[in-house]
This record gives sequence, structure tokens and C-alpha cells, in this order.
Amino acid sequence: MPELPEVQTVVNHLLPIIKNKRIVSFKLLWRNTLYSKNIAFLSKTIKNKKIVNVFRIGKYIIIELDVNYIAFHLRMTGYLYNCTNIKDNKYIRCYFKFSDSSYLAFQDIRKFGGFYYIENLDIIYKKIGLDPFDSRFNSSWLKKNLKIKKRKIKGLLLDQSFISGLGNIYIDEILWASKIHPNTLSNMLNNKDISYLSKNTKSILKKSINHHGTTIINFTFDNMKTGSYKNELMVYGRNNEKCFRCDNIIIKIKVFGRGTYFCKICQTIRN
DNA sequence: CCATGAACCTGGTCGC
DNA sequence: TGCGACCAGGTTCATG
Repeated sequence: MPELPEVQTVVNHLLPIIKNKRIVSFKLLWRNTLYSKNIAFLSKTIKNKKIVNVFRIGKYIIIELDVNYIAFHLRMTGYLYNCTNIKDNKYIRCYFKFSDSSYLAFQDIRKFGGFYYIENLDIIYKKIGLDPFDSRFNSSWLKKNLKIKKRKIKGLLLDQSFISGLGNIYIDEILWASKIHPNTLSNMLNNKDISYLSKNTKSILKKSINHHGTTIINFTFDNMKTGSYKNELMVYGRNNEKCFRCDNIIIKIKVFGRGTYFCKICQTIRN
């Protein structure tokens, strides 16, 4: 489900609500939800930990405790939220109970999501490439790093160790806005392509954050509130509909096994 | 180094 | 209604 804007939406929403809350207990309801597999360490040390900050690294939601970190990844269907009742929800995979009797619950239909309970953030930073909102992310960084690779641009943008935070929806949107064919090899992009890519990445993500992200299937962030960026999508999911720019038909293909939408009239392969 | 496919899971939708 | 096939916003691992 979530890409950078959706994760940022969850972080923005959770921070003021759970900051300074104190954890009194923890319950794991699906074993694979704990990625770090250190249940004994977790059970022994989680009690009385206080939440001091909530922030984002790539698509990870980092919950900083006074000692140690909780790093959640929502994958496809994860939903992390504060609530007062965890009964009657068979999709809750784990929860932390706070001293005020509310909970931080993690719900996840497909069970792909989960979290690390770790002493430092090394393993997270190791997986994560440059954030699009990092000041180093610009045309010249892209130019340098796209040239030294020779990969299909869509596949490269999906690679979180290269740029972190992009996913299937926003990549299609960014490539459409930049008039770049998803199968273009990264080293074949010209300066103009790269300049558009850089600008559109930042502007599309920023705009989506302002809309609280995109809800296609079941992304919610605050008691079932949904993101409204779905109304702004230019290509994603518009198979067989007219391109908003040139009126030709948007087609769907597979790139890296992912459904990929584009307009083959305005998005051409460079070679 | 790069591409591909499978695996991890469940639910929704579409066609017959 | 039921059943099978296919699809889904992500990541990781094994295999050419």
C-alpha cells in the first residue's frame, strides 16, 4: 500500500498523539510481524519505555523510544494507529498498550508488514538510499548516479537502496509527468529528462502529502480517513482511458512484474 | 551487475 | 451462488 506520502501522512498524524506516551505492555499476535525475531529482548525491555519521537526513514516509520527504536514497515496493507479498543479486529497483528490505557495497534490483512525492535538504526539506514526530500537530491546527483547504472528506469526507481520512498503508483505518475518511458535505460536519459525527473519527483510527492496520500484500496491514516491524491492521478490505474496530455490511450504493461501504466505516444524510449 | 520469478499472505473482483 | 484465475500500494531471496 504505502509509499513515501502515505508513510509521511501516518507519521504526521501519529507524532502528536503518541509522543510522550509510556508503554506498559506488548502483545504479538502473528509471529512474523516481529522482523527482528528478538521477542525475548523485546518482552524484557519494552515496559516503561517512553516514546520521544516519530519520524520517517524511506518507507519506515521510526518510533524513537527513550532507549531503543521500533521501526515499522507497512508493506502492502499495514495500518498503524492509536485506539482505545483492540477487540473485534481479527487483522491486528500486534499492539503496544500505553499507560493511559490506549493502544498503538498494527493491523495488517496480508501479514507482510512488521517491525524491528532495535538498539540503533544501522540496519534501516543500510537498506535505504537517498530520500527525495534530502537537500542532496537534485539533477546533478541524479545525473551522476543514473549514468553509472544501466537499468530500466522504473526498476531502478523501485530500488529502495537507490532512492527511498518511491513505489509503483508514484513512479508511474513521475515518469508520465516527465515524459519518460518506464523501460528507458537509466544511462540513456538526457539532461532534460533528468531535470524533469528531479523536479517532478519532489513536486508530486509534496502534493500527495498535502492530500494525505493516495487511497486505492485500503490505505487509511486516522480512523478510516483516506487520502485524496487518488483524484489527482494522471496515469496510474487509467488503463484504456485517454491520456490527459495527448488523448491517446493509456496502456498497461508489466515491468519488473509490476503493473505499469503509461502513454506510449508521450512517453518514448530514448536510445 | 541486471533481470526474472517465487515467496511471504489475504481478500476482492471478474468470468464462467 | 460457487469456483478458479488473477490482481493488489512491497521487499527479499534464489536462479540464470
